[in-house]
Amino acid sequence: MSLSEDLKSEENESSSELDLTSPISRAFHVLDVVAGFGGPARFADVQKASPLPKATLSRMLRQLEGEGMLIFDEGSQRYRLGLRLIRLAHAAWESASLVEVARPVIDALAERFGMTVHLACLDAFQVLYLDKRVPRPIIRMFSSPGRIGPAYCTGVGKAMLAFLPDRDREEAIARQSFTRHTPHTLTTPEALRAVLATIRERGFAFDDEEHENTIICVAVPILAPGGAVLGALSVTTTTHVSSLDALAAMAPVLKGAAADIATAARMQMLG
Amino acid sequence: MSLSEDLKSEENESSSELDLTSPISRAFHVLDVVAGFGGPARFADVQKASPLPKATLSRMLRQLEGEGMLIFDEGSQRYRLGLRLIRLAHAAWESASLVEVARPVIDALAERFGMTVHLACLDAFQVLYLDKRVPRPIIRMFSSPGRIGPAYCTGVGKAMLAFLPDRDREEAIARQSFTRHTPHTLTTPEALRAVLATIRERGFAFDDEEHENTIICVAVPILAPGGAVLGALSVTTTTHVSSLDALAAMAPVLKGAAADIATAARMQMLG
DNA sequence: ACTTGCAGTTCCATTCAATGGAACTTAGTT
DNA sequence: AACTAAGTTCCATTGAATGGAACTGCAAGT
Repeated sequence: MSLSEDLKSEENESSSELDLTSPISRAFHVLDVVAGFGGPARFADVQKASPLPKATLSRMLRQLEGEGMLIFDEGSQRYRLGLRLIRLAHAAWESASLVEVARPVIDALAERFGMTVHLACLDAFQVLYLDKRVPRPIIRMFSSPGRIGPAYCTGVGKAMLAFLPDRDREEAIARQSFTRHTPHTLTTPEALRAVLATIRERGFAFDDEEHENTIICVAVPILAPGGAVLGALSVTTTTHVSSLDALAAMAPVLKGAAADIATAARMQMLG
Repeated sequence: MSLSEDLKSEENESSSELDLTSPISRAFHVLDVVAGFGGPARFADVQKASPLPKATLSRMLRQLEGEGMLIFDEGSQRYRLGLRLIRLAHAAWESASLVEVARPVIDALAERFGMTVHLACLDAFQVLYLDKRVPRPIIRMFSSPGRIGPAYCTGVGKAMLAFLPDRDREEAIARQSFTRHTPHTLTTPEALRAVLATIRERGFAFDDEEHENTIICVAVPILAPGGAVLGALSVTTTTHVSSLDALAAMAPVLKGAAADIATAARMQMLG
């Protein structure tokens, strides 16, 4: 814990009067404020931390929400950073010049010494950590987060589609590309609709080599108490080491895990 | 490889005529284009992928660079996503509601089944992966990347400061907060300057419990052939399991690793 | 050496998006 | 019911952003 959690940003913002003339500066400033707040921020929180007038902030926040850079949670009346930012994030991190080339070196060091390895660079006279390797497997990571994938031919995608409200589900189906990736890929809306019905009954989804040969997975949706689709969870393996039957046997555990996450998410909303 | 690398975004952009009226929409659009390009993009690359007129793009790109959202590499005359985005990224990911609460559940599942576990949500009718756990330790991660830390009391920070050009170094020193974190923290510019001189001679830096008690590390700068500071690399441990002497013994290996990274980075620039 | 073409920047008059003070709505409080 | 706080909408004003065109710099072709 201490080894990995000791990196909180502590030093003050370089503060010196930001410009905030152009709308673009203002937009990023607002994002910084929301990000800096740590958790979901109310309008007033943002206002307190920003010199911008109320009217301007109000419009800016809603515009940023429209852009997908912020998410406004109706329930808690709070803004948090949006998914579009995570996508950009991923791309930024991937293209951070050192990250890519340093990866194998960092792996080797971590293994050789059995200790935590950091890669950093300087940004505005502070240390910006770019990568980290710890010897034990613990850990969240960022190789997938930020990536996007097709919904119609992945386990998590189908698990979520299946439990969408009818209206949304049809719109989502209409937006799928139905590109064939493997012989098993579902390539028509009808086929997908049928599979989704099965998933809805069964409560979990498979990916039976639909996206990539030999890759199979079982996935469950994470559903809010009201039934809203929060996300999905999957366990992936290959046909070489396991089978759909074996994966199906895991489904109950996965469902329990999804329920746990939904509960925890609910707690977080209230807390 | 196939299990972790199968997530390239393949489906086309939802394409449908973006608005691009407000400057803010345009700004994010440009970021998306640069991000979508994969690697560093030249002006012409961006122009080809965007309906915006040359003049507008030119200004926009430079403004985004000024904001720190893009980095313009003089050498290759290319734009890539900036470090500010990585900072925001980190905050966005941390605050993605599911990530936090799902973490322990994902850990447990990965361990229990010994298989890859994914957490995803739906974004614009596609799957957006939020987290992933693989049973084996491999892996890049994103718990530190994006975090910022003080330069004057971390190994990587001091390693980089030490090798900055005099002018930059003095400015950087002037910008440090010199907040005391532990009894060992350097709290004056003079003390730091002295230590940096030692580091410059010796070629590597220690963090001798200066940021957090019992945490020690050894760090080396990553220097470009011309001497420019590209970044830094560190190995961290605790006083309970190791010592500065033991860390010092690793310095030559670290230096070699840093040199490898610098070389690889150089290759990448040319290629 | 001269020319042509391409890549990118600067100019500047025009315009429309952004602005912000104030009025207004909504929700919560005494 | 009156009051306070939180947030949104209004609208006349303004200046930031715009983009066509002219300009610069560079590299390849003749």
